[in-house]
Amino acid sequence: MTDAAPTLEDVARVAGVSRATVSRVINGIRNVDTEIQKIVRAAIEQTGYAPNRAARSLVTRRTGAIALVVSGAGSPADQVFGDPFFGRVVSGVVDFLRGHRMHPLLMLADTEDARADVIAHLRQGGADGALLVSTHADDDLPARCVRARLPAVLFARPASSLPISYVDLDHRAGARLAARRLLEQGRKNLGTVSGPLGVPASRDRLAGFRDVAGARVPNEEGNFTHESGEAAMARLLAAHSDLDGVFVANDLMAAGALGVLHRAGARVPEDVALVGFDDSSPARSCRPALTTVRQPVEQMGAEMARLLLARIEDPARAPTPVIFEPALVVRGSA
Amino acid sequence: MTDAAPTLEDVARVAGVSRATVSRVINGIRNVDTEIQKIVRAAIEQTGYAPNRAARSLVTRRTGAIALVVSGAGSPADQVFGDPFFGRVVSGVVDFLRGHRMHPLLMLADTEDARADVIAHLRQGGADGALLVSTHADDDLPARCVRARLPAVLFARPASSLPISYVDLDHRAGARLAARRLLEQGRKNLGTVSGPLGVPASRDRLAGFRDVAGARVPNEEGNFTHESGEAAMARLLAAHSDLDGVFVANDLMAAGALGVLHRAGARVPEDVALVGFDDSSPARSCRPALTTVRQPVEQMGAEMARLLLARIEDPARAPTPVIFEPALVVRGSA
DNA sequence: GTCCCCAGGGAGAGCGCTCTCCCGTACCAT
DNA sequence: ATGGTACGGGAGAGCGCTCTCCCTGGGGAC
Repeated sequence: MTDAAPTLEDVARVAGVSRATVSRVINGIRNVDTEIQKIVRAAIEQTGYAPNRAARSLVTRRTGAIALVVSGAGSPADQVFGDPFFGRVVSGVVDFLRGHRMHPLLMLADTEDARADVIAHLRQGGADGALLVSTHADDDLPARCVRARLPAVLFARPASSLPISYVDLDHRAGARLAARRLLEQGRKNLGTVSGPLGVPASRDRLAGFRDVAGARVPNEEGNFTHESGEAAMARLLAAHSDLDGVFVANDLMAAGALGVLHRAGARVPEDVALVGFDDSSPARSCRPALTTVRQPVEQMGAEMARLLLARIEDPARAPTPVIFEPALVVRGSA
Repeated sequence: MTDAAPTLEDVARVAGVSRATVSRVINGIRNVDTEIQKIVRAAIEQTGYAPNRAARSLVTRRTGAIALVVSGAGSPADQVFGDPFFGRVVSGVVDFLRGHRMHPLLMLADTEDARADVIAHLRQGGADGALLVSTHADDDLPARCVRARLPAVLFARPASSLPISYVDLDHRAGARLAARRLLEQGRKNLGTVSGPLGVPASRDRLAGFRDVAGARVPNEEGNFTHESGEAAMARLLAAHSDLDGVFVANDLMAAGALGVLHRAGARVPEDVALVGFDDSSPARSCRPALTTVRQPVEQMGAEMARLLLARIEDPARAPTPVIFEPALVVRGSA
């Protein structure tokens, strides 16, 4: 037994056929005699043959990998991967891809260098396409993908219109659900903590909440982290001590808000009702558990992967947005 | 402008040199005249050339990707990627790899098919090596990697001895820190919630705790999820109502335990002191925040990547275990 | 019997790169 | 002048696969 890995040639020799025939058997194309198929499979078994992926890619121009890119300026790795929201996206993507024998390549695009690296990687055929999850509105990676004609699908509508597929949630409708819940619970003095207002989703959630709760409802801006939720809630409370209902634009911030309310001596939901957004794991583990607006993130991740694969299959495919519907999940906090 | 991507040949023609010279400029090897370098770079710029990764891989036998595998029987995607612990590992790995122009390929190995796929992928040269994070003790993937001579590094010591590098924590020492903290706080009636006892780390933590707290300290077994922490704490409380100090083997379960104690009317830390393990994000966002044993997971992830790259560089390299030291982080719960 | 067709299989041309040879030239010491 | 020795650069052989083209032979239609 030599050290070099067996090649098609070796298998062909053992089976007494040509390289082409072995290739046909492996890829299951054209009509190959059943008897010969058996012989070839036995030869593959015997030699321990494994097709060389690089060689195959070279001719098929497919790698079987797609880039899963977390994009946006300055998002440190620990913050991104620590976010349960991102975990859910990954989960949906992986679940879908595995059924198609493809795998995601994790890339962080938090600096200009890193973004250039992502584009280069795709142009070099390091992946067949990209799934982009932007953390900031001014991210230019989607536009660069479009310009370079690289197959890509976004999570969330791009800030400026772009011929590219994306999945998104009807954030505005979701926020309206939250507002209605608070009003139904008899809350009169409402407030809200929004996400960063540069992000369309944040603006939509704020707008939706105000659609129902009134345009002058006070808001404090956070950035979707636990800490920013605490800070924003503290500011809100300082300015409006009579608050009895708050909508916080994601669960992580809502968990932070919960702590601030508790320390301020306000009981939830008795004194202040709280509604979050996302229905991510912190919502379930909080005390009280959060009433929240569910976003089917896993499904959205899977759909994103589906759209990308379709686009890779047919490059002429027209860009499609897919919008998901939110749902209210009632738990203890409101 | 044609549709086909420019190749080395094209660049060479434009620059008026040979393919080999362009290759040298790109890879920065051997001495190429500065003037010619400039010309070549200009030609690259002009043609918009991007080297084809598959072609390069075919001859270098390197892909620039490594597999990041979450292994073990039946770990649904959402459970794995939702776990903040795994997010920290990923974060450390990504952070280290990016400095080396490598990227992790995310793979889930929760079924026999998926495990076979991982091995096949590696044997086909789809990745240069593997980082294995096992969720179960009886995972056979490490052994299969060793058998196939595939470069691999584990997170956590393998259940049975294997010639393979791994990173781990001194769990026993960590659990001793927890026990000492509880004793120092004057707690007399201790109990503990362990992880699944099939996992070496869980056994070590239990053993370490009992080293200090006494061999007969009651334990209830969980499986590291929030829910299992609730259930285990409830059992513990039912059997030992006089408990005043509890060590829970990870923060996620500790957060669950906290909720159970709260509902049982026990104040933390006044009535019952609680110490967690990991120092993951839930520890900070709990109310009260958890006193816990810190595991430098990001560093461990980075070290794992470092070991793997070293092994890939030098296949003859001897397997090395790297053990990290835990540290007590004091917060509100004990 | 002749013709045609088609299934089954081989030959061989690439895919785009790296890297080993090899050759020419300039520069040093002898 | 002569040998030695770098260094700069070209030629060309693969890396291992897919896929088109072509050849062969057997069977059906006429």
